[in-house]
Amino acid sequence: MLSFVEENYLKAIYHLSGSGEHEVTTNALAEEMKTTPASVSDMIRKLSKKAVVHYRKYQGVNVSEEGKLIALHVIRKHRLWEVFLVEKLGFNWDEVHEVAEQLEHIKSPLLIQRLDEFLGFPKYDPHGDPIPDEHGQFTETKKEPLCDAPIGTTGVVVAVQDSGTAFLKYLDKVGISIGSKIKVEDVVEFDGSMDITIDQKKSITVSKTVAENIWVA
Amino acid sequence: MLSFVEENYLKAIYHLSGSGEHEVTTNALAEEMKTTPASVSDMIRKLSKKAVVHYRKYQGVNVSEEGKLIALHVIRKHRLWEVFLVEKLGFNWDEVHEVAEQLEHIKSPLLIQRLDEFLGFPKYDPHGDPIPDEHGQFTETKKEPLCDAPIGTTGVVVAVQDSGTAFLKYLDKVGISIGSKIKVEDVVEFDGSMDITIDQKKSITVSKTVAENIWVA
DNA sequence: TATTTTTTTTAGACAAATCGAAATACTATC
DNA sequence: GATAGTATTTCGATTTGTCTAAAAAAAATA
Repeated sequence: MLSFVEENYLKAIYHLSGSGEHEVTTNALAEEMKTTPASVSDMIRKLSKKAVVHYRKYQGVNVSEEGKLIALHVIRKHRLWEVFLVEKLGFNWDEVHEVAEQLEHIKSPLLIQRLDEFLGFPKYDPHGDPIPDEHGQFTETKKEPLCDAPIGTTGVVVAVQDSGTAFLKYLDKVGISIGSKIKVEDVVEFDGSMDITIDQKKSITVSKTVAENIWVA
Repeated sequence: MLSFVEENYLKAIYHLSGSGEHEVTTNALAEEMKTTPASVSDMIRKLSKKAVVHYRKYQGVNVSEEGKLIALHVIRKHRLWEVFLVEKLGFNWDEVHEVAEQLEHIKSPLLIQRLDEFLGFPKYDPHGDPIPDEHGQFTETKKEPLCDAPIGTTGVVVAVQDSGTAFLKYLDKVGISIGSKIKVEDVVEFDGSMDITIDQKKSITVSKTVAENIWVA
């Protein structure tokens, strides 16, 4: 049984490794966890002994098969709770992350099974991210960052990259949410900012940074 | 901000002190928390330094005014989550305690406010225990243990003393739940066991121990 | 290739929560 | 009131997760 803290490390490694695709450096992990490289080094040693990560000194770390499943299970819980908070308790999508960070560590398989059922077996969380099933399986829809969409194309917002409060509040302000139809009217070559039309009504300009954090399909 | 563990100690002291009425001994607390008197002694010192308990060496411990409010707040969260688990997720009343023990430590005032609203501001949990409001206030209904009810009287089950799985499973088996009408038909003087009729239908005999754990009004 | 810089690891220390063993205080009994 | 017995506290020691400072390895640069 992993501790609260160990689960968070595992989740961060899974995330930074691109779902287990490549190794993660100690420094990157330290930054993500807001701690020191020394602490990370210690923790990796522990996780390695528990066989939930693969690790060779100085060579970076990645999740093992077992660790990947644990990480996906925590992510499943996190996203189900987010759906609950938004759909049932009326939370705004920018208010759910911190609370879900706590709720995701509750240990009760029955609870998650019943919650999933109560929510109608949702496939995506409020930010458009897929919810893994109890075996860690999920269907990734084809999607691309808005910044890669050529002029003239129209897409539907399916997810956001950054789930931070600031970014989500901005999206609320300009009227973009999951499901919004976005047409790329123009791209400014100088700074990569884009003129877009939202739901065939409102036209605005978004910075390249914003466009990089919106996924469309 | 109190830790998870400190909150549990405070809750146990509040409970064992009869809602703050009298002092609690170190040994009693150690038994309740399933730990050693040495650990309890250490923890009490810590809680005392944080001014959430009143403590004089060798003289027992009790919650302070501030500690009482914190304990009541944790109890509020515990009981609201129990209502959620039973009413919304279809848990049986004997399955909720352990999960609620975890959920009660989630820190988010907004979450509890919204949960309370979502549940329709319930006044009692699935075991009939009152749910304190955000100021620690609750209305205690007049009630007495079934074992004190004289022959011939009829009462309604309003709560249970023991919330353990074994006892609740027994009540399920014999058909007693919150709201059941119970008529005391006879009391066996030898061992205090009682012959009762449930909801004017089923007649059974319950031991004195069982009768002590059922509250009627 | 040698040297500097950066990254990573190790070593020692700390706070939180726990425990067993030993010391101390209270209480009951004679 | 002395003493035996119980309850309580104190004293290290341990585990988990963290940190700073120092050492070691890898990478970059000259």
